[in-house]
Amino acid sequence: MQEERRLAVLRAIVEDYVSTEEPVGSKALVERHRLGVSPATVRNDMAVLEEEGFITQPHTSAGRVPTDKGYRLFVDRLTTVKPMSPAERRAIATFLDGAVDLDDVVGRSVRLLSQLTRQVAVVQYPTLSRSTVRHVELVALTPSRLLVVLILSTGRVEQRLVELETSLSDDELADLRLLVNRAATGEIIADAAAALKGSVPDVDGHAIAAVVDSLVEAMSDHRSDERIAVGGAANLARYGDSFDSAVRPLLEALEEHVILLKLLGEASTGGAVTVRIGHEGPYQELASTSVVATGYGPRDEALATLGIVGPTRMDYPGTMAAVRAVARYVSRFLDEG
Amino acid sequence: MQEERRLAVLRAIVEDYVSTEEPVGSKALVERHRLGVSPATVRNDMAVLEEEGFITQPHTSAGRVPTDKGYRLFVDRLTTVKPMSPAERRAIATFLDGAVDLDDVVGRSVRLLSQLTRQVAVVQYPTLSRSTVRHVELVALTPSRLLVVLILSTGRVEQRLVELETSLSDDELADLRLLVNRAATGEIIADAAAALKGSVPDVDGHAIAAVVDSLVEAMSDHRSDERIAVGGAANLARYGDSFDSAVRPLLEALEEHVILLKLLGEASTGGAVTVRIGHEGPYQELASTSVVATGYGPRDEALATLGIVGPTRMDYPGTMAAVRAVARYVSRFLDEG
DNA sequence: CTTGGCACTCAGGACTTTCGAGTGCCAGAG
DNA sequence: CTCTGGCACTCGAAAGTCCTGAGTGCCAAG
Repeated sequence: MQEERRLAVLRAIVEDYVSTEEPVGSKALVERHRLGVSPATVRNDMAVLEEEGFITQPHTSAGRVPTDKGYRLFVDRLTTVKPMSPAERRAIATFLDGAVDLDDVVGRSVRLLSQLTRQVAVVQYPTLSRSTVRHVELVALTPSRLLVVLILSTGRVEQRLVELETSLSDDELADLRLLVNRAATGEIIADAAAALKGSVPDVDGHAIAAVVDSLVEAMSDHRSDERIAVGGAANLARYGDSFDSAVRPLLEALEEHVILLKLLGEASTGGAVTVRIGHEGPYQELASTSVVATGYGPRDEALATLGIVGPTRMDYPGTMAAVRAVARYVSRFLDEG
Repeated sequence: MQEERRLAVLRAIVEDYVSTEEPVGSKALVERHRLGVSPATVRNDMAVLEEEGFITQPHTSAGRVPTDKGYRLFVDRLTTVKPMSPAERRAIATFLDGAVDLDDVVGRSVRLLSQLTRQVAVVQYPTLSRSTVRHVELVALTPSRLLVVLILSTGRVEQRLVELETSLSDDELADLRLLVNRAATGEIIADAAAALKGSVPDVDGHAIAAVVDSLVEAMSDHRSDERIAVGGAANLARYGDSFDSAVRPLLEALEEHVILLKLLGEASTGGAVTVRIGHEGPYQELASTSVVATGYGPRDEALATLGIVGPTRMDYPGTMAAVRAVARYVSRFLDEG
């Protein structure tokens, strides 16, 4: 039961520290949270919590600050997800409602998320790998130049230009178009790529091979998988202190989309919101930042990931709620499109 | 002739201030630049320069710092564009050589530019307005859903989804495809839009009107005009001092692409590199930042603009040279594509 | 287990002092 | 008229000093 109070103390410390941005002492704590005990008692609890590594003091004679481990406990056990207010729900809905295409959805999501959380928002474009082929179109720009257009179920359109060694007649082109569509349409792109490769031997001619190659390349091209939208970088300005140590590496990471993808990728399990805190994970430079992310996609398939990056000292319950809410709305939106 | 020396002094002040980041005094000046006169003389010159508003002292008993007006004079009259080193030229060429499509060119340019200048680079995607229509493709996804694909001379591909009230047969579709291509192909998009509208009355049917509308919309849609790539934001971390006053508004501006476009837009005249210094222009928030930009495009048509944004205290000759060089290489690259 | 009391610690703010780079001005030399 | 050396003066930045108060740990008593 003292155990229980100790956790209450930890929760209070996290909450106060997040809102005041200053180390919190025993006296201030009992004043702001009706804990029903005296400062001295709280001090004893604090000593234990410090012993166990959940909090620490910046220096003797200062208040306590949560450690990464403390935040972790807080997130795992002391957090009740606070529901979004009706106003916020409406804001999310109307914000996304006007979206006209996939790019627009992603763009709006990233802005929405950064405004709701006042953090840097990151939204991964829906991944190709799980999406299916809706249609393949071949357009002869000149007799020897072919534009290959790949239209996917997510609404994404990939195009490739193919230079042919031999030219194709309109009839041949129509045949080819029919062939590739028959092989690929409706398939998940991985399967479609395999099916296309399998159908090549049936027909001869370099032209066809070139077209198939470019299609397969477009399907497996990871560049499109890696597309990411970032927004709300201006929120970094609120960091104020600890500038070089925190903001610089973060700015660099934001441009290195590969790193961002890895950060988000850790989170893609299940429908739950994942939180990476501080030093957790391989990037020491980002030791003072946390990532809150979750997967999203139509029919709850996690096609992609979205989330935010911010200082370890952040409002986890609120942020997690916002991330989850946005992911749900975007998923629902993708369901309809 | 003293006039001449005074300008030499101004140049020396600018150069020293840019490299040392500290107010420069008379003594340090004569030591670092063989001016052939004594500190006292330089002091007299400085007094005059200050009188005329080219330099200022942060406080009594400190060295001098160039004003915006001083930088302006420096850029306009005291700068000899220093040519890029062969190594740099090679770096630019190889950096751009691997580009596979338009997006890639823009992405590489923005990275290249930010690395060369160590500033925040901004590259506008080639504008639609001057480009011509290469091909229009109509793809029937279902009998009543049509994908309209617009392929432009710049390599950009715009697509729109059109819901038809009535369904079209394959023959009708082929006719329509022929019709719109005949009207639009090869035209500048503004003309193409007009031509399309003109050809509508000839044919009846809501379907056709819908297709034409979506094409015209795609052509005149400014969203595509406004596309911009930003890179090198991590260089903002070098600002160090004057953080809230300078970096925050800049970060905000970087997300507000509209503002960026206006900033770049001022610069789009002719083939020369344009420089906007500090307070010049309407944005007071960006009073301590400068913009160095120039137009680029195939055959020296300025289809779009690229440049950098940085502190007023920057190496203007070097930056201008880099911007010009990148613009040239990108232009040449677009010529070939 | 909790609480009030108490001595102790120490970062941060306010204040003072010192130091030196840089200035303006003047009188004299070219 | 221009340049130069000399000189007194100014004032911000850095370093040193002092002081305050929030916060602590410990202890003895309830």
